[in-house]
Amino acid sequence: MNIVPAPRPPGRPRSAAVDTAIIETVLRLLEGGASMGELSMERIAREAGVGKATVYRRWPGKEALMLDVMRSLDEPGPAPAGVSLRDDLVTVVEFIRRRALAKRNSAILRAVVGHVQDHPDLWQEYHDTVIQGRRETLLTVLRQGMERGEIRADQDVELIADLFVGPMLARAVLHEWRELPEGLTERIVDTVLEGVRLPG
Amino acid sequence: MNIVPAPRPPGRPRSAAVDTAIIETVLRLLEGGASMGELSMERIAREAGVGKATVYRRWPGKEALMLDVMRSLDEPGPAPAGVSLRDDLVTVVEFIRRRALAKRNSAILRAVVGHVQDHPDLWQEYHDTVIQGRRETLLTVLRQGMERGEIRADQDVELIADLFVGPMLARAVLHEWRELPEGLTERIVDTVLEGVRLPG
DNA sequence: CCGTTTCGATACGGACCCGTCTCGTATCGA
DNA sequence: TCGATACGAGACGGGTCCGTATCGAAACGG
Repeated sequence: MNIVPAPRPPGRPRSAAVDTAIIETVLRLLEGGASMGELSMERIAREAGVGKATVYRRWPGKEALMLDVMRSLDEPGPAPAGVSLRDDLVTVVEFIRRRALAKRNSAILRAVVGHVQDHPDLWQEYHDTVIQGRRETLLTVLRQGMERGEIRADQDVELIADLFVGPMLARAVLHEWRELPEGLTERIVDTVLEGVRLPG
Repeated sequence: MNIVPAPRPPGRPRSAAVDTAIIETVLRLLEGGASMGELSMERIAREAGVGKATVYRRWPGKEALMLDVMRSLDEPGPAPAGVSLRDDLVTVVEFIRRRALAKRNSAILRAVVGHVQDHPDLWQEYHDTVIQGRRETLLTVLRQGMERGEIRADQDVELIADLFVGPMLARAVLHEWRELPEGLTERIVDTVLEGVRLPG
């Protein structure tokens, strides 16, 4: 099996604190309203109180650094209890609301969305790291509901998923100044479940 | 009343063709995947085949130029027939779908969304020019439906509006690679109207 | 024809950034 | 103690961009 015992290389080891300091600085700058294009490696190093070479020693360029910034956002998603469909949906959508409320996350979402075109793999990483897992959870919840006959199965599950997350995302991305008040999640979930039409 | 007969100023008049050529160039570049931060006045002038001074003679800076680019997108919104609530909703949402399909519009939406933080008035202009009118139309349709007792009035009309536009926007902005197929509008409208829950 | 302004082109100084490299110092294993 | 590497700081050449200024040519009114 050629097990390599991970021989510590000679010399002074790299400081893990520096890694996190750099990534944290990028997050702070994005949070403060900077767009990705405005972040220069030079400025990142300066604001992190770090030599430029120290940054380039770790990442070959801005794109690679940003990928690690994305990865640092990974966070365990919610685990729906699986008891009530309605409660599971609330759990998932409420998670989105809380994430969007964190300035950090929505700032980065906007930063990434604004650069989808130029850096496709950046979006891919964000998608895989931040979005995909949650969406899978939601799809699972919906499929369970379909199998139990609690929700209609005559529509694409992806479409139904968008019905639940779309409103919250639209508010977060498009009307970011608008509030995402407590209780919004429940209102969205219940209204989508019950429908808007009156049985008149 | 001191009516000034708009005396033509002396000298060579400005070419209107140059105005549109510059704005069109910006749109073309955005459409081609450039983000706002990557558009330099220098590059815009170069690609438009125009002297830099010619650009600065018209706009004091990039922000002002972008504002006029936004304004050039103004387009009469749909006029719902007012006969059927369902058809009116389809009209409004379908208009969003068609706009999002036009690469030009969604590229600019992303470009603007990505720079909300740094240029708030840019977003304001986009909001007023492109979004506001359509949303008013939608809110009017919904209020009509409420008065007629066709849809529930126990929820905020703004929330209900987001239920209809959110899914389409989420697809356009977040999953821009995903298709917005013909018929998607009707499926969204009908499903939101009827609800997702089965009357089991 | 003449004064005025716009046109494309381009030069200018100043600013920032890129990625590499070199300092002197610090921190590790041997 | 010694070799190796990382550290902050910053110099370096080469690039782009900013906003202004200056060309000669062109397009207008008088």
